[in-house]
Amino acid sequence: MSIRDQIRKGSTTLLILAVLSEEPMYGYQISRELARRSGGYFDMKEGLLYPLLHRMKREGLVSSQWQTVSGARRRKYYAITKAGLEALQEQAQEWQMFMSQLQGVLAGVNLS
Amino acid sequence: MSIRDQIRKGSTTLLILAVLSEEPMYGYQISRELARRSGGYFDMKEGLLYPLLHRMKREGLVSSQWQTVSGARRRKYYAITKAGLEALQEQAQEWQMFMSQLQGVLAGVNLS
DNA sequence: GCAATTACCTAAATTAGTTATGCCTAAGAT
DNA sequence: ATCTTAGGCATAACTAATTTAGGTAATTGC
Repeated sequence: MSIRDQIRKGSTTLLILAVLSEEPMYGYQISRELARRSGGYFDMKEGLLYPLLHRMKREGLVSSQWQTVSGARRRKYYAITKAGLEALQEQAQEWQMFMSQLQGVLAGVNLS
Repeated sequence: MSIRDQIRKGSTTLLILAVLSEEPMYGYQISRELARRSGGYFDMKEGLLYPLLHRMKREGLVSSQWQTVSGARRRKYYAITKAGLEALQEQAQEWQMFMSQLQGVLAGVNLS
């Protein structure tokens, strides 16, 4: 696994909650939106995205609702819940804390 | 696993390289130093630290050397190598990139 | 019609990290 | 003297996130 992949670990729930906090989206849309906003940096694999959305629903962070578009095609829209918004705030804060601690340790390093 | 633990994943190699870039240290010292610098935020478990140091040595990022102190007591000192310094720079840059992308996605979020 | 894209899903393998344990030495307290 | 605490290294077993690699099916554009 690349360093890049390794670093991204643990940020997935936060990222999903972040985009859903603006508007409900379906799975495929979420992955596209994250890629778009990060210039392709975040490309969440489906094998991670869908199971995670299911878990988040079980945990009450999101709700879901099937919607039919153009004929027989279906999309499952996910919306953030109140608990999800709280989790978003909590996780965003945790990330801020982590990043500041990391900067602290790196501060002494000479990156010439 | 807590969110906090989850977030820290992937930062371990960078943290070790960071402290070793200043001076050679032995395992126990590394974990203490990281905890000290982060006010206890980073507490690297031995079950992670030692195997990781071994792997980093295999990969040529660090070198090691036994040293005897006061009688029969031994410490294994690790020193960063040239390749380790390069990896440190690369990983630090990756982290900067990641953090800026994350901030980018979070930027639109209303964290009231 | 057919290829590319959209859209959902899951099982198996990989890998980082935790937990638990073991072995040994040094120093200080009872 | 012996007990405890801290220092110091190490590994085995487990947990959980993520990737890899598949599968199904509908829509759009050529």
